[in-house]
Amino acid sequence: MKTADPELMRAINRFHVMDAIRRAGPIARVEICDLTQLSATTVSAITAALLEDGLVVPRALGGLRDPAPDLARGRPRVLLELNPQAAFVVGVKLTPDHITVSTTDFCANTCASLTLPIRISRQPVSVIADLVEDGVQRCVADAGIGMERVAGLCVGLPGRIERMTGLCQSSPIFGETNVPFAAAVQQRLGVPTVIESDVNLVTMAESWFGEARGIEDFLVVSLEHALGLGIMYRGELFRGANGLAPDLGGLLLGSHAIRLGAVASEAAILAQAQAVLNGSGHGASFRAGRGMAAVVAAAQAGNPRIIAILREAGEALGMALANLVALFAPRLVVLAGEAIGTGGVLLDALREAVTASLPPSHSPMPDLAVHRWSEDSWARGAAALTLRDLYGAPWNTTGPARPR
Amino acid sequence: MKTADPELMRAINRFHVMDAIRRAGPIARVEICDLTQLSATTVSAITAALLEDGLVVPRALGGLRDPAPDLARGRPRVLLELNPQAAFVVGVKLTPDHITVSTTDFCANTCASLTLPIRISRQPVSVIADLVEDGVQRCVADAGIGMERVAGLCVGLPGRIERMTGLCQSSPIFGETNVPFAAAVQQRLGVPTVIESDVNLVTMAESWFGEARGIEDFLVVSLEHALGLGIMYRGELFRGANGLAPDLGGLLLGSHAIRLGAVASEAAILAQAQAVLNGSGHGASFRAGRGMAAVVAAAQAGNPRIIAILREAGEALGMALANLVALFAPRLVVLAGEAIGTGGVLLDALREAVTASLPPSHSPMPDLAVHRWSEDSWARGAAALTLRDLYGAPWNTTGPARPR
DNA sequence: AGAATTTCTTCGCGTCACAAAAAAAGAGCG
DNA sequence: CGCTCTTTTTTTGTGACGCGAAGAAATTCT
Repeated sequence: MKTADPELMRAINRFHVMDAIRRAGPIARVEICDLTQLSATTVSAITAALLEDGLVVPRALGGLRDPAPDLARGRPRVLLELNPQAAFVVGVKLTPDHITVSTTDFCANTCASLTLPIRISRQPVSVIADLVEDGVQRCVADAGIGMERVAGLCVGLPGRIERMTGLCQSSPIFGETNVPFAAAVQQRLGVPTVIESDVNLVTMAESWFGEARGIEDFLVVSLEHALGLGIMYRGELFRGANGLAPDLGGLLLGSHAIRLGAVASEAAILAQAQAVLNGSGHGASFRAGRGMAAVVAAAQAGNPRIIAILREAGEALGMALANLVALFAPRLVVLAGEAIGTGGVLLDALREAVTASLPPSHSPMPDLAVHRWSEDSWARGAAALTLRDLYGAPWNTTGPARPR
Repeated sequence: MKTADPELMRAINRFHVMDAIRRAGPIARVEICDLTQLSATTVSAITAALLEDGLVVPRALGGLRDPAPDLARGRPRVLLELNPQAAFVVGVKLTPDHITVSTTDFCANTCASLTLPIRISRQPVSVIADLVEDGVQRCVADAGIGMERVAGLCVGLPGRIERMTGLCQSSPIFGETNVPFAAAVQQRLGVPTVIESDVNLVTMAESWFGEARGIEDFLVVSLEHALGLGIMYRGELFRGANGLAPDLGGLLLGSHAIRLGAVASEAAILAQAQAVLNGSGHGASFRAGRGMAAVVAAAQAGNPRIIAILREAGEALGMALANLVALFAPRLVVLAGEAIGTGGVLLDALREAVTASLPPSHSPMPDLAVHRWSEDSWARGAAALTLRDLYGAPWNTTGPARPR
């Protein structure tokens, strides 16, 4: 915690006002007072400043006059909302086989988005950075704005990402380690760039737009190519003391020194399933990157060995999740991934394992929500993260390890 | 985060000043400026208020004049320190077979302390509360003060403790569940009372006085009667969203649905060891509660089955710890407990397991410190927790689940 | 004794939040 | 159409705070 001065005071309160406006859509000053517990005077002053800066606009008063019985009298409220044009941010998501880019406005509405289905893994870093540069240039142009209006850029990718330094310690995307990817992109595009663990992006997206809206503590588990875990703890993204996002795949399962990623990641499931399905005509699917669909289909068809594989993965995942739930006591766990999204064996096994594995005293059991994310929900998460910094949350700037 | 007003501003800065004085012992105002980055004016004003309230006293200037070459000139510094007499707090620790009570002054120095070797487990709650009342009365009298000078009381006990509500959801100490123990004690003694998980007490003690002084992120593992885990995360005690301290014993080990507490707690070790050592003349030790000493002795004597038991416990603990280290990335792990404190097999196995189980990319490996706690370090932790609230850390009052 | 030096306090200013009062912008009604 | 009534928003005045600059205090050095 920093020392306090009037400036910090104002920053805190301005953030609260911004946050209230963002969350409560078009909103009158009076309601902001209610929401933030600030006095009318203060709200008036802060909103005046925000209006002046163009971050907020009064909603066109056309045809409101909400005839709620006792609200129709008196001076009409002026509804305020974020000015979508105030700034634009770009979110980029890298996976081993494609790049998704999305440009959003200040309200985190998608203006333009594109996907490049390019197998980038193990390409040289400079090539990947070039591809990102091109994608962003194009996507920004598609959005009909110029690069100079882009206030920030956030790249999400799997692996160990040091947000603070912009270093990618390791990632399935890069052959090398300790890649200063944020710097590489920033240099190319001249836009403030941040890199972030991909799951944190979607965690933020869930928090702002998804199932977890308004929930302060929840977990997100993604069973994508790799296993991902995002933790929202007291309204903040949880990072270890080193500023790194948690790594679900690296967790140990038992006394056998097996890591969860070796059992329950999509890669692990596919590897096992491939052995089973070999020669049964699914080879093409696997090669085309649709292996998971084939696996799910085989399970639905009743293939017992595939079912066993999925069940084992679900159990392992459920067990690990139970430990995390016991630690963090989230109100909600959001799950996604092809093998989960379609329901079925894996999800059932997971549910059972979590239920059975939670310490009996643990209550209440968190909700388990399955949420299929569209490609651009990642990008919206990136937007959210960037916007959050633009608003300037004064205490922890989504913060990693604090300096001092 | 609350909304900010001048009052909060002052509270924050006053806390910083108090904290600086506490940490840096007798300290001059100028140094407080350096430490807190506050202006001389502000420090002067705040310290003046603290002096007026009697929370801080100027150190008797007798015989200082630290002749550091360039410090000997000019107006001499007035060193300030916490006024030990400003308040007193009482810490109580309950274990299944004894009660420890300790009275400390405002500097967290122990004034008096006593231990009642009474087997209290499964006694009715009212009896235990009575015993605590008597112990506190006596201990406060021993300290030479009156009850009215006691500003707070903190009871530490194992189990699931809801600090916020003062409810003890479950504990090996009580037969019942959901015991409103804080209220019971407070009613008897008329002193603001808080209950807390015992490990959190010692975690706080480590943070203020022990190995972990000045470290913002560390873990504490206690292998006492039960397994305990305390987590300091970014300078705050980590609690799940429900406000409960983490529970190491409840963590699952592997796909076998075995909980760590069933393998690596002192109770589990003793149970297994008893079967091995049965009839070898250790019966008396076990009955006298010195079982662990006997086990350690047997291991040192080379008993292979005992060694195997300890090794297994150490490995299991190490594995679980590795997961926690991967999550929280602490700089330090403090271990204690009879079986650990004496070094030997268990500790070796634990060390190896942690080292081997950490994801290879995890760096740096945290220090593993073994720290044998005296009985009253628990009580000092209780004092620290209470004092922290007295100082009034304004943002998170050691805080559990936030209202809203 | 006076100069130099370092520490601490006082003074004046700008910023902030806030309560009270005033102004604004309609709706209802005769 | 003018008047009152109601609710929202802005303006005004007050008190608290932190801060830089200047001043007062308490020493040592010369």
